[in-house]
Amino acid sequence: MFRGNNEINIDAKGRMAMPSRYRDALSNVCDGSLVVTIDLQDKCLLIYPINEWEIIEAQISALPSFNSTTRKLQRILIGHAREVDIDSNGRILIPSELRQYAQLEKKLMLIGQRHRFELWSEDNWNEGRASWLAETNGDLKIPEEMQSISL
Amino acid sequence: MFRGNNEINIDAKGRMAMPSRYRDALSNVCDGSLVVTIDLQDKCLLIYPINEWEIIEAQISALPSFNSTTRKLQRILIGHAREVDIDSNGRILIPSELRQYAQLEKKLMLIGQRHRFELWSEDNWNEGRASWLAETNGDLKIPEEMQSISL
DNA sequence: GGGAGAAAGTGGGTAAAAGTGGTTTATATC
DNA sequence: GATATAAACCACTTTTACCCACTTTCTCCC
Repeated sequence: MFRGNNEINIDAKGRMAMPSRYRDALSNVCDGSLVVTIDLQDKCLLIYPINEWEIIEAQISALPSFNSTTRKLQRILIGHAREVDIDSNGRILIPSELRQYAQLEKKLMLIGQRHRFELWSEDNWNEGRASWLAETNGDLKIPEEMQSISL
Repeated sequence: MFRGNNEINIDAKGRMAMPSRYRDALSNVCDGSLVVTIDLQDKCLLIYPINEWEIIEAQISALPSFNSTTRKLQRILIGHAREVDIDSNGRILIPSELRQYAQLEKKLMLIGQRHRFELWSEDNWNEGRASWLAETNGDLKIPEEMQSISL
């Protein structure tokens, strides 16, 4: 589905144009309805087609209510999820709370990650990328699940 | 159903505007009748559509009366529950005892959690969120139920 | 390689909706 | 009966969604 990284500008009102190459797929699969939420580990946002998101949300919300770890997860993921629609110009409005969280100001980077996107401020992205590349040059600890993958 | 975080102001009388994007759903599902109660673990309030609440209330009150834990549960949850209605301006009045309990003064955060909401003072919410995020960055003990979820 | 046309991206204005503050009327409490 | 609290109502301010128009980039064809 979605792949690649895209430099995008956000305007003064917090709108960003979804790259046109994704629009057909998005209007087919979810009629332009997306869900934006925050990432657990990094200061970036996650963007899902609504149908994909609802599967995840259902799984998360089914987790036990009296377990403090699962409640944290519910609060972070569901508690920050906002539905946004692609407008007639192919843009979406990123809610200001989420913009603040991910430190989005002018220049963004939208990263295709198969069934979802990640949205970064360009600065945070470049910083992160540099450090990941540095790490993979050294001795990267490969988890067991990955041992069988052949690139 | 409900998701996302919403910055909300509460006025001098203790009224808060329910974000308009939830109002249609609320008027359909429960005709604007909500139940507010306190949370078991955190200094926040829980808000349910009345129909959802009644299911939960029935479950809780069916628990054995001679078990001290379940009686605590009944006293906390049912014992603090208050019915509130959405007025013609889309606002609800948070009873003052509950306002005090959750330390709600000016700025609130309303968090959608699927079939219910959580209502926090903005300060408490930000504090909590920062610590949860810090934890998820470290080694989070992932409960077994969660292992299979792929975000 | 250059130009025309189309598509994509950008910026802003406006009407309608949402949010806010306050006043009056009703209800309850002491 | 007096005071306090809550509900209903009304009016004003702010924000947002929607629309339109302009600029830039891309693509295709000559």
